[in-house]
Parts: sequence; C-alpha cells; structure tokens
Amino acid sequence: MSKVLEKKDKNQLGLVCPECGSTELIRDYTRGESICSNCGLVIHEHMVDSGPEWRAFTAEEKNQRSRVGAPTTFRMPDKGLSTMIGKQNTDSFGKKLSAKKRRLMYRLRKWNFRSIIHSSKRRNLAHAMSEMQRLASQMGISRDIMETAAVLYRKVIENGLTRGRSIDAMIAASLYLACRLHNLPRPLDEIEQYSRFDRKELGYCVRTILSKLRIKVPRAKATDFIPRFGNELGLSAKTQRTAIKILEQAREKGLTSGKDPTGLAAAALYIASMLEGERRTQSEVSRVVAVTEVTVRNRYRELIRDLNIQIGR
DNA sequence: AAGACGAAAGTGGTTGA
DNA sequence: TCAACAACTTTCGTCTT
Repeated sequence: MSKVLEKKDKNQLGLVCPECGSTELIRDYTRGESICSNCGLVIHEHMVDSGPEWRAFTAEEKNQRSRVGAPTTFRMPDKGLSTMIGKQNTDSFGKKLSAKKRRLMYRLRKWNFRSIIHSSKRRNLAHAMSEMQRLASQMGISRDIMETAAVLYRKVIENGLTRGRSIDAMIAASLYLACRLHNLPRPLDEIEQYSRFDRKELGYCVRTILSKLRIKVPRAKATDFIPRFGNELGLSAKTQRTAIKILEQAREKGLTSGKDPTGLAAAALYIASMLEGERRTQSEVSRVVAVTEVTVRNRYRELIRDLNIQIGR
C-alpha cells in the first residue's frame, strides 16, 4: 500500500479542482488520473504523461533517469552517434603510419566495431521503447505499467521471441500483459485501436509470450473495470462500490465464469446506477464499455434474477 | 420519442477428439 | 486440424414510460 502512495505526488501544474476550487491535487500515475485531495473528484482521465522521456529497466537505472543533450534520431542505425575509423593506415596528412601506430589503429577499429555491434542489440530496444512511449502515452497508460512492459519486453528479446515477428506487435502485447499484471486491464480491442495490428496478431503475440516465458498473468476481472468505466459514466464512488459488491456476489455464486468481464462490469454498473438513483441508460453504458446493449441486457437479466435484486424506484 | 426488451441469425474464439 | 459449442453481436419488431 505504501508503494502506491509513493507513486502519488503533489500536482505542480497549478490546476484547480472544478468541484471545490481546491488546488490540492494528487497525481496518480498508476491510474493515469489526478484526484482532488479535498473532495475526491477525479479530474483527468487518460492524462498524458508529460514527464521527461526516459528508459529505465532496473531500479538503479530508474534513479538516474534524466535526459540531456540533443535528441538522437532513430532513423540512423546507430542514432548518428558512433564514430567511424577509416581503413587506410594513414594519418590526416596522408603519411603512412608506423608499425606501432598501425597496430594501435587496428585495435581501435576492432573495439569500435565491437561497440557498434553491442549497440545494435540496444537498437532494437531503442526502437521498441519509442514505440512503447507512443502507445502508452496515447492510451494514457502510466509509467509504472510501462516499466513493467519494458521488463517483459527485455525478456522477450532475451528469449529471441521477436525473431520473425514484428517488434511493434510484441511491444503492444507486452503493454497489454503489463496492464493485466497491474490489475488495470485494457481490453485487447482497445490496444488494437492504437496499434497497427489486428486483434488476431496481437493475441498471437500475447499467447507466445505467455507460453514461452512461462509467466502467469492474472486474467482480467470484471471488478478491475469498474473504476475506469464508472468514472467515464460519471458515477459516484458509492455507486461504483455497489457495482463491485454486485460482482463479488455474482462471483461467489459462480455466475461469472466464462462470461466476458467487460459485459459483466457493464451490467453491474447499470444495475448499481439504478439502485443508487444515478440511472444511466443501457445504451450509455454499452457505449462506454464497448459491448452491445444486448449483452448489457443479458447480463443484467441474469444478475437480477440470480441475486434477487429488486430495482425499486 | 426514447428506452427497454427479446427473438433470430451471424460471427469469432475456445475446446476436445 | 477440424467440428461442436457457448458467448457475443447485429438487426429488427414490439412493448413501456
């Protein structure tokens, strides 16, 4: 829990809560939101990460993350940074080098070449990280999750899983899994919208990672979706809690297995909105959650029937 | 007029032989 | 690898508020 609190820091942008006028805003990068510490209003959803661009894969690197100097370009294979050492054994005046100097230049060339090869391994990573940055900031995914995704992707490379597959697709898959690891799942369809790959390809990459790396990633739970979609629907925290309670009861009764978690979340939000007097229509809920009204209806019908929920007025 | 409801047919993904 | 299967979607007509 204290870890979560560390991720929150005081807002520095001088934003004011539109609800109560307080300037005490807390940024929560994990959820991609700003929260008013006075009244609890969630202010930014899908906040774009405006922090410095950085790449950190370990805790140590994280401490020194900062970015200085001119931007490098990914268009050149070595980002235009490496030095080339000519093959002619002459100095800048065109004079022949001594045997001793020739041997020195040979060694320098060798090491220089080796360092370029070494950096070519990083090249993959550099490209991958820029794609991840793009995807994550467009989707409002927090740095925290990005870091998890970066660690995952490192393992993907170490195991040679990118061979024959697109780097960008593997990046998208890593992000998808990282979101699930943080219990803030994004449906694959959502990733699909921001990626140039279809669900089929992304799903294939996800499966590859899961099986080859032998890692266990929790499946998306319906309750994980409640805060996000609840906020999008403008539902109060109380209503969201009611929706979560409904889902927990449903799970205990075994009504949730095999059902699309987003559909369940949609139905629970719909029911909770009626119970708490903040009624939303089926079409509103279905639009936000990205399932059809029919699915909302079917889940809704099952839930109120099997949990004996009375919708009063 | 808008929202809710449900039937029927179609679609994509999972599972077990 | 293929067929069966359950869940979900699309479409559309009817009922309710």
